[in-house]
Amino acid sequence: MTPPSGDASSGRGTGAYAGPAKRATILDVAAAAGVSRQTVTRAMNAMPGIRRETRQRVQDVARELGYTPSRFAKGLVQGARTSVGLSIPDLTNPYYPAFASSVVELATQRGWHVVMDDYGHGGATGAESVEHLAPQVDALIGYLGGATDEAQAILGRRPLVVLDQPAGSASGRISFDYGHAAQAALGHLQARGCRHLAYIDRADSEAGRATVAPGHRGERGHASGSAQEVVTARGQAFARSAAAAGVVLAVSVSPESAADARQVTRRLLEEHPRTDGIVVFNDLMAAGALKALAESGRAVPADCAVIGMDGIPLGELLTPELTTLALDLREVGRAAVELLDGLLTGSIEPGGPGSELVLRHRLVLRQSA
Amino acid sequence: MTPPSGDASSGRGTGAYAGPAKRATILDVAAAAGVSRQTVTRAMNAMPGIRRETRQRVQDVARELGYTPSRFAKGLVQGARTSVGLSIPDLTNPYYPAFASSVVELATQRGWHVVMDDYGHGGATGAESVEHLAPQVDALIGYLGGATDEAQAILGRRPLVVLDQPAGSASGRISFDYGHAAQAALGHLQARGCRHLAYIDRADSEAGRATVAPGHRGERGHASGSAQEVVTARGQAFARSAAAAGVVLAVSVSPESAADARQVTRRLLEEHPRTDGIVVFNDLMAAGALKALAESGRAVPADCAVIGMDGIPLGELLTPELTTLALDLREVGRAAVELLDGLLTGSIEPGGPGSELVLRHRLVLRQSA
DNA sequence: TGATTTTCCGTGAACGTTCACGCACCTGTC
DNA sequence: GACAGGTGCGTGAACGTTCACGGAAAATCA
Repeated sequence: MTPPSGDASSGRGTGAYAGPAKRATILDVAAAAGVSRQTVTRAMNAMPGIRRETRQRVQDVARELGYTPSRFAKGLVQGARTSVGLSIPDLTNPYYPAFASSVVELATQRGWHVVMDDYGHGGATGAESVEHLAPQVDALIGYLGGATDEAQAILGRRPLVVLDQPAGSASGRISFDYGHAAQAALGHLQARGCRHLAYIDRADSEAGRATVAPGHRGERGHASGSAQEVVTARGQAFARSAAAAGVVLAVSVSPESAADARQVTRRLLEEHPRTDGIVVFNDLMAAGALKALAESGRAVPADCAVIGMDGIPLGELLTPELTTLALDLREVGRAAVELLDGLLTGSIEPGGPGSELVLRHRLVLRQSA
Repeated sequence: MTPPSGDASSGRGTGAYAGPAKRATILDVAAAAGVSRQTVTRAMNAMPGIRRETRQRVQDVARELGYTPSRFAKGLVQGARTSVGLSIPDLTNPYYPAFASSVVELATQRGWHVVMDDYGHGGATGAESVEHLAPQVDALIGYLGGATDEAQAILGRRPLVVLDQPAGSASGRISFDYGHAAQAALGHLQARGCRHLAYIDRADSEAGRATVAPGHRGERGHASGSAQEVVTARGQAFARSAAAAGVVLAVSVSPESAADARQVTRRLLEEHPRTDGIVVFNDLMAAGALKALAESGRAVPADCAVIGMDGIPLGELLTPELTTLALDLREVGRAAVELLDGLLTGSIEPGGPGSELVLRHRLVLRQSA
């Protein structure tokens, strides 16, 4: 009968937080209410077999003591509510929030909890993120940037769904058909009459690095950035697709930000002044490219057409509005959650049929091309 | 000595997820390795007092059996690692990701876990979000849209930090000095020579509704939207500030999206063709306003200046680049986490001094005003 | 050799909750 | 007045892990 924290009169009536005093347990409540554990359980969980007034009294005492059932004890005895980790490199990049939002929504619908990590800002890697999340979750969805195998090793038998990664040991995988995307974009530009094409790739980051087979560097064009080769899966697809179509493609490389892409585009236009069609790694970088084009006095799309990639909402707000290879990001989230659901329920075999999904970009024509 | 799942030879070598079979416990591992519980614990947690080869053998067996320590049992005996809930109405709105990213980063630095909920898309309310998160977390940070008291009641004594909400029973609160923001924006427009000002408010949502004292509807100007009154705290501040400065302010109301704001701005310009300075509820809506101004053939800022609010990265990518009342969203996240930290450690008293923080917007001059 | 430390490992207890029972009491029914 | 069937509540056991011990064997030292 010893309330664990200060006396009740010190509170401010409503249940304001009373500091990190020792937590009240179900036994404290039981003692204070003059009942047993089980009755407290019945009162707190809306179970039958308890008199109305007893329930009320117990609830009052519980509130008074600031009692909150231990999620650990509860989980231990009841079996886990599934909680999934969501590992994302940078929420600040507008690509990810739409995806994350979709995952959270659909996970919540299934009664799951989502433990989120945004690992890019602290300079951490995907593997470190998984390491941080692993002890807390039953499964994981993530853009891990090349750490697939390490991540699956950390998770052991727990399902892992990776996005935009080459094949690996992950239980499930969602990837994108960049060949299709490249053909659609380059084809559209050619049909428009563009003859001097360029592609601006994202600079080396962990993501996609594993896709570059050693010794095979892609058919690269002219690197105007810092003379780096094409490193991303997207870049490779564009290089291949251009080569197959007999098109010359100037390739530049930029870190992932609009400001960087702006600079790189500026240099690209100096070195290749006749460029009349540009595809950019993603919409954010495309926004930077548009800026550079405007600065150089070029009209878009009249002098130079621009196609972005991913289809984030930002594109519609730019001037001119951005033509883009759009991905329905909510759909990507849905695919990831449903795949994970299948893996959790056992209806999909890890690494087996149905555990790999390939999604396609859709060319959305707006003003810029 | 009975492995809980299928025989080991059925696995594919590397630890691929083997389906939702009954989980292996520490005892299974101990039996299979021929040691005791405690030795398994020592092996798994890098504790001293175990022979190198024993550790290795136990770890191998653990991997073989797909053993993952129960976070519930662990949490129960070790005392909780704190996990905080993060409740956000809409990750799709570019305002929130930057904030969320900052919260996740700083929480992770402290060894906390972040359980995220994005409650807007399912049509849920802030209170429902808290209800969903509550059993899983030790504290909560959130943009709850008016459900402050209900949320604190659900959480009991656990700390709650609410953002952009009027005073309530929350343990901690972070709010914004909209009076200051309004003066800065209107002052700047006046100094620029703008004489016919307008403010585009966000339409009624739960957020901020509680700030409208019954009977006091703010000195509203001309509502060109659907004749609604000013409902947000921001709107009230602008109305008050305009009245104090003797400025006429046309007020329109729009749902929160760039497309909606575009339509509303179009109507505003029809009804008030001489408008030469507009402040918009947030940057996203301001992007829509810019679109409408361009459509109407007006030059920005020459014919009409525009000021947005919040300072999301989008603003820099628009044409013209958006002048805005910027908030450092990472700073907001930092404030929230530090406040929560203080509440958790007890160095800040809930509702006491230091539990309420007021942040100010800073006028960032770019091209649009 | 015997005493002392060190290394390695095992056993009881505890964390806080729910589940499966079982017991006591009340309300009818024949 | 005994029996059946509820209603309301309490007690042992179990969930899976770590902590605090304690003990045996091995290593070290006098």
